[in-house]
Amino acid sequence: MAKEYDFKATEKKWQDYWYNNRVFEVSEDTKKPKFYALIEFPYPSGSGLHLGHIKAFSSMEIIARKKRLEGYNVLFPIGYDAFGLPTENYAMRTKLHPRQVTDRNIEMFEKQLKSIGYSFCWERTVDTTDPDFYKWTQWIFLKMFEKGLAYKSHTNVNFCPECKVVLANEESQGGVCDRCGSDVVQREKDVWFLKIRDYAEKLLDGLSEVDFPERIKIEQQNWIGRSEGAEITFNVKEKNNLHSCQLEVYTTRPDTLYGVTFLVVSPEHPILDEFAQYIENAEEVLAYREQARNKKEFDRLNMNKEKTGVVVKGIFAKNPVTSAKLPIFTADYVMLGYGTGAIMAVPAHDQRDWDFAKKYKLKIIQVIEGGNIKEEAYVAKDSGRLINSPLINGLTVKEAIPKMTGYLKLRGLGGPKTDYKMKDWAFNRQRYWGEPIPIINCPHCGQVPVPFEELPLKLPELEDITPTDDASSPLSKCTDWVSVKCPKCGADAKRETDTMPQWAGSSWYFLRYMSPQDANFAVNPDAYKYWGQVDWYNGGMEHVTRHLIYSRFWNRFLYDIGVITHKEPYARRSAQGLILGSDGEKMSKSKGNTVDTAEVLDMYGADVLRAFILFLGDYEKPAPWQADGIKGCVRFFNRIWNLTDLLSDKPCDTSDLNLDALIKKVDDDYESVKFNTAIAAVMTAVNTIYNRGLVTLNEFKTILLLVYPIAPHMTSELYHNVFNGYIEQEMFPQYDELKLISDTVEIPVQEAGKLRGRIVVPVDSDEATVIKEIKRLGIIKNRKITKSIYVKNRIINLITSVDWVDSFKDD
RNA sequence: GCGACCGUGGCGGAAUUGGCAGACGCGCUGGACUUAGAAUCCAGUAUUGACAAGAUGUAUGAGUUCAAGUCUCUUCGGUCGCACCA
Repeated sequence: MAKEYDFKATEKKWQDYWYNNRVFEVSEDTKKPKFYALIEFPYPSGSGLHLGHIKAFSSMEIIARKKRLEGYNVLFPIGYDAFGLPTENYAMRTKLHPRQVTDRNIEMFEKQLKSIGYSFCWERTVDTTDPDFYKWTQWIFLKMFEKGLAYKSHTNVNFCPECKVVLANEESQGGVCDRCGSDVVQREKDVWFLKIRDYAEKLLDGLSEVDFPERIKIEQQNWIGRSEGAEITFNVKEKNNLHSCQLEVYTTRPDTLYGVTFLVVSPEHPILDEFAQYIENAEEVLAYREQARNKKEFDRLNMNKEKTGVVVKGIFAKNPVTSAKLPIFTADYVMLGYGTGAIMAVPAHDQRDWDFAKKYKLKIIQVIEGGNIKEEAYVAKDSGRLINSPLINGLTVKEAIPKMTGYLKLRGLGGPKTDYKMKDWAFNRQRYWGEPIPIINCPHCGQVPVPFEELPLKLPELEDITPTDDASSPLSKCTDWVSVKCPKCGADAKRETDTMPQWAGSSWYFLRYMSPQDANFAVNPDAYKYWGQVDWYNGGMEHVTRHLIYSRFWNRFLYDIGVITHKEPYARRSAQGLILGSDGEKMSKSKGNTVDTAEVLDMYGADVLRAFILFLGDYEKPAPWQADGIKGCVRFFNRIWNLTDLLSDKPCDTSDLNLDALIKKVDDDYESVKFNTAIAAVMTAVNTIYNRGLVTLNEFKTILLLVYPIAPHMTSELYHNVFNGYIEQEMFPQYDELKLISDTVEIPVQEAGKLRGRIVVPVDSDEATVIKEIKRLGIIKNRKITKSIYVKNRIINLITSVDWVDSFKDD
């Protein structure tokens, strides 16, 4: 009987061995193929590693360990996305410096990650809050500024009164703050933006050359939200012709231009200011604007709500094709941020316009055949026919759209226009713990970049880092730091006091891993030439519309300015599903359904924890935690541990276990993120061996190597005990294609689709042989086979009829 | 409202992509070894049936097919994303 497996001692022993001997540290080695496996680096929060981290990291851990056994030079780095609000808030509460908090948390994370046995390249660890790192974050920002992609603009922004920061669109979905859940309010502010919209088309195109799950591509496409339409120019006049100007509207349905009966502009629309002195009910209009501004975004977006609006008296618009006079409304169902902030309303064919027209008793003109516009708007399909539209009568919608757009363009009344839902990226926070934006505001020269040589522009030491109520950055309190001479003209100037948002560092960290210490380049060109693109990136679905888009954007920008040579940062991306509480709900402290990682680790060890998390179910789908189920993995590993008792050099019959098929199954499953079925396959093999009672040395070694990526501690120990070497110096098992097929095959016999029995025949047997065997075994009695469908080596299905002669013969 | 995904035993989940439904694991039942068992091993475990032949069975109802968990349509239920996007 083998000695008890002491997981605590064994795991400690191998972790010490790996980390002290730099087993996973790598350098560029052109003699070996490279493989870059990446996980989303963690935010080093005070609560430490949770099960989700372990699930997220374990997939790439398995791939990294496997690829090394396959002869790849594997870059599998780790780092910390350490700027951010939780650290800052905690620091304020405890009167510690965020630096101290961050360092302490990073230290804790490193210890915890090492206790799981991850094979990270520890010497390449990056920390986004390290000035040597954020020097290059600032450098990239300045490059964007240089190219006109970073600009400051005075606008209405989403503001969280609780966190006291401006939020990006991505962070205020549903009108609530992404982080604290408070209602977001609108505020006017000077805000830095990155022109991600300029990259909308490139970000869409890039999706076709990467291997991402379809759902991720779709989410990104929806987020970018490309729509093809037209911009149409309407003339707007004061009723006595005292003032006029042009108003652009955006529409995807220029074919319905004859059906326009009014225009609607968003309450913030500048045309209301343009005509301010002529608007007869200016007070009412301004009051409405004020009301819309103060409305919580959530209410404004709640579309069950009845539509409201105000007619703008004293001005009207002219339909460019009919010259009809159109009233102008302002209503909050039109958003300033999308299109032109103004629409042409076609109540006959748009439900929102229809609702509005009904409420305010406006004209409804049908221009496409069909539906019943007295009851509801008729949203026509491509094949609908135009009516009441002299220029395009009789055409289908599909034909009418380009014709109308072309007509408008010819007359200078508009033309085709592509629009995107994605807005420019609000790129600043009014908080301390972030990268300072390296810009100097000079009274003479305007915005002047901090010279490259002066980077990193370090965060100044600051006694009080609390944000101010007027929503300006705590850095503004640090007057020594703020006051500076303009690098251009030498005049007294002031530093930008806003910091970058948390997403900045993570937008390019994967490049820094390639040459983390390089003092001259964000990414060293030689290192980049070798490591290049990330081969496989695993992360969460929650980052698909933020981090994943932002980092693709930065990567593409760096490509455009010649810093790097791959358009896309990640060749392949996978996404783990959440681990839910045992009640099937999302884990949360308030629900009390969380699992203490340290406790599980202490009770069962790292190998079991890693294996069980992957065994829970489909890796890419959410799965509830099953506290009892972990025993299955404990037993499985104990059985592997005790296989040494069954080791034998005597020849034994191994025909019950097709080792080549097992290798192929596990290999394929690892590569396609199906860890649960890979583990199940090895479990089956181990069960088979136990039933047999003996295991060959070759089988034993193969099983160790197959399980090694998941359970490296135990398999290292077993390998060392039995083979006297280091398992990581072995090769991953290879399978022989020829041995995947045995000489005989079992074929199910169906009668009209119902299973009647099974026969064993030589591989590739023809139909006659199979039927002969079926008759020999008497599987089909008393019936005559009238038809048979035979799929070679798979199945045979017989259609039969009762045949008395046959039945007598059989008797 | 739009988009994507999903619904399989007591539970988590498998199913070579149209070809033996329920792999593997938990739990449960019985047995073995034990003073003992939360250890370990063996056997059984979808439902129904004389625990025999068989019949039924993948949310629902229809359809395609020699053959449907898998494809098409219907209804119901759930998860996620976007959302007055013009």
